[in-house]
Amino acid sequence: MAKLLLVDGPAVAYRSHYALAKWDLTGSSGESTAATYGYISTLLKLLKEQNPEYICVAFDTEEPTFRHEMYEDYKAGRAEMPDELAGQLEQIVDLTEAMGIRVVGIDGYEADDVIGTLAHMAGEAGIKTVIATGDKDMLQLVNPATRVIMFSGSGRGTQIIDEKGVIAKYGIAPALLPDYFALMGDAVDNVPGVPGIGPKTAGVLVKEHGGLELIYENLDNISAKRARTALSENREAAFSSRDLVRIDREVPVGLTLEDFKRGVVQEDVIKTAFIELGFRSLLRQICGEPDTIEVNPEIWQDGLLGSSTGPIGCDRGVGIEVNLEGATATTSPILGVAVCCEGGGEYYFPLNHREPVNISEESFRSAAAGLLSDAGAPKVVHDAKRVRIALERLGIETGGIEFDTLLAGYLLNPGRRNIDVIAIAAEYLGQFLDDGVATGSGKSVVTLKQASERCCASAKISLDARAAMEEDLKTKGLWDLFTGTEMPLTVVLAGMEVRGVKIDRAHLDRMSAEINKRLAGIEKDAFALAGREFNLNSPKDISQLLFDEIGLKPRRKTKTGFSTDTTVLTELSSEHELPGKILEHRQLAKIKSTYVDQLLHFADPSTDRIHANFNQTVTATGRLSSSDPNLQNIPIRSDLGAEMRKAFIPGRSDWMFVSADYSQIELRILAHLSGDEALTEAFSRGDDIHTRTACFVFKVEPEAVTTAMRSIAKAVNFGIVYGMGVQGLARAAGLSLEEAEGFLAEHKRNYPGVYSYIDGLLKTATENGYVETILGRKRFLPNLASREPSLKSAAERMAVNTPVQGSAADIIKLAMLGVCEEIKTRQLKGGIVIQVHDEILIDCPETEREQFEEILSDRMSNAYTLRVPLKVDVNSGRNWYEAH
DNA sequence: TGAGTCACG
DNA sequence: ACGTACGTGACTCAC
Repeated sequence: MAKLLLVDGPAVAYRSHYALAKWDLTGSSGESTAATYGYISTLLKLLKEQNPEYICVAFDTEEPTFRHEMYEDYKAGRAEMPDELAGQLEQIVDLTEAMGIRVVGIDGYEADDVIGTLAHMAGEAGIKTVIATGDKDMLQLVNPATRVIMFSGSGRGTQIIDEKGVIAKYGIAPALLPDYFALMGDAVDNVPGVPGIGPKTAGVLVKEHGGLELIYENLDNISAKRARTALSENREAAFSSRDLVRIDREVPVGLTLEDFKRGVVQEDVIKTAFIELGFRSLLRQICGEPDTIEVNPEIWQDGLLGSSTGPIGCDRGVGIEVNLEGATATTSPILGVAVCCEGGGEYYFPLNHREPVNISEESFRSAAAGLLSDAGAPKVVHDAKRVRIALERLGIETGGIEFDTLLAGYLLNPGRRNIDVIAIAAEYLGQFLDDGVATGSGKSVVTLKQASERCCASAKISLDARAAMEEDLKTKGLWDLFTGTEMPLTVVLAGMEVRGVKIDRAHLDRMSAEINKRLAGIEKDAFALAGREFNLNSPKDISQLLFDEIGLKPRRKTKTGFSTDTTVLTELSSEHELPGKILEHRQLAKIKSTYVDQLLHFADPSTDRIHANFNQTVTATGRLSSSDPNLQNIPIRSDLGAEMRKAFIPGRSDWMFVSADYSQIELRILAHLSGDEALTEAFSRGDDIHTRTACFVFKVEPEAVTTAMRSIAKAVNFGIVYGMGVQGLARAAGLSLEEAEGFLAEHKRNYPGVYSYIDGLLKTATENGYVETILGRKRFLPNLASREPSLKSAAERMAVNTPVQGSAADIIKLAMLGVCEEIKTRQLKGGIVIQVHDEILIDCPETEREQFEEILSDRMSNAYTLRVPLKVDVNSGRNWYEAH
């Protein structure tokens, strides 16, 4: 029997848009392609599974429908279709037609009605129908010849529902569903229904009596009083709701079934479009080549086999994944390791599962260490740093990791969040997988078999995605950055995390006690001043106290109330004693909870070392970030900050810290990028750049520059790097608007090259849709083309700042590689323990101190040749404060 | 989970 | 009229 597939176009498009939005899929010019990708991919899947002779995709049109005429509030209150999705609709329709599929949209009717009509036509012609939709209302069309493929809510799953299925789900025959839904009403479509009647009552009524007519005929026999009253008072609403819900089966489509025969795929059209959109894997699918991820269902046995039949080998690519119980590579239990060989052979080595099936680390090593440590065997992983660290804990120094799909995904779009293997599989392999295919943190409620399958699937995804990602990196000019800097850096970062940095527990304990004492004192004073107790941690409470009760004048508003931040409280402290106490309390509380307690919590109890994360794939500019705990924002500016830094100490009693930081690296980069003469000269001469700028804007000799003048000049200099406006400068430097304007004008006169550079940068950036750093790192800024002024100027500031901040990140990354290279050749024991954007901290034996001072100075200042020198300050000491 | 606040470069 | 520069992470409160 022939088959007709009817696809609810809007439903598929909407669902794809929302399901894939988080993956941030974009085409070659940065436009969102999520909805199109998901739609096409769904369509292909349906074609493959259903293989229908006839097919139609129905869409709504923009005209109001008969339902709107009938009931003006129909679908009122429903949010407009998101712009991103609306912008893809035309393309979706065109691609559908190019795939040889008829698209139908009839003015005055919804896609549902077109589908209802065609299903009806097919039934008359003795043809089976399958309807793909996410709308439960469509279930009314189900009959012996018509089934519905229902997309379930959040997950990727679908269910096929036939008559039995409808009855199982609602206890009601499909034909009576409109009556049932009419009674219930529908908030989404704004179908009124009968107020007070929900799914339960509606179900009982329809089951007992049948349709609306019969229910109203038997109104007197309805025992529940509330339902009876509700029904009799809303008779009209009930019937008109049914008219809204009921799908029209007699739409004048003006076509016959033969018009829906699958047509010829216009391969050239599809090819051009898919390449433009970046749909590589879909292209393969549509040309008839199946593209599936096959996970060996017996993988678990393979694991045992692999461990008992001697070393595994592979003469092609190898995908590796480690299954960690938690998120921390340095400490989370390693549940198992998956190894996937190109061309066949998947192994899962269970090491720490709860089930009594684990193999010993020794057996694992004898089976896998040879292959994993062989630098000649090319490997692909997702998150090389994590895999390196975990395998190192198992006694394996991994060799030959050539490709990291996480890192590749990051470089291809550093603005993007959540680059997990699921996203990689979707984007590069056309595979939509359950959330369960986890890289690191497996959910606890998975069976061993599932865990091993997922881990292997992850290894295989990386392996399979490599070729396409590599091509992308090369096309976008990111290949050198990837292979020359970012991939090697995974080794350096893994080393830092494994080594960790030691803290002085006793020092922190003392600080904690001291701070507690002072907090208690301040609290007492504050309560006395306030005349009552209040929550010193609650901005809301503080606002009420200061502004409502004491009557101080609020300075600024936030979204939810009056601001109580440092600036405000500092101003207020001249009028009342309390704000000062609150400020003091805030500072102490912050230091204690965020730093003192946090560091103690993260320190390994047996070594007193902190193994923080240094994330390589988080920032939009290319910087590293640090977390759990964040070691890049340890206080330094206040006295208490100094105490904090003293808590960071070398790993052994005869070791030292050596620290080196770049002086004014961002402004030097600005000089390099812009080629501005005055700026370049100033740096080449070794001038203090802020003093130099002060000379310009205040028109005085260097000797006459005061501290205040220099600090204003400093704000101006930094402001440029941040893409500042006049207001920004005024605020940052505490100037009036006129003063700020004056300084800015003077700055512009003296550093004209900077401004012409920015002009040119913004022009090309807007044309390209991205900006780049000295190593070719790219950041995409689609909002440069926005019509919304605030979005546009925000994007412009990012465009100005990113090449500067990102190039600094490039340079310090090169420096870290250089330092580690030197460590290796000289076989030194010391190593990098912390990086803070322009600073590298080394922990080393005292005997290596001089060597490291020289290495840092040399490798950092020569990391990259700019048209101005890179100045580096080096210091050493017995703690981080001393070394700074 | 988001907002407010604050630590760093 | 606007609560203001770029890039992060983490705590606390309140919903």
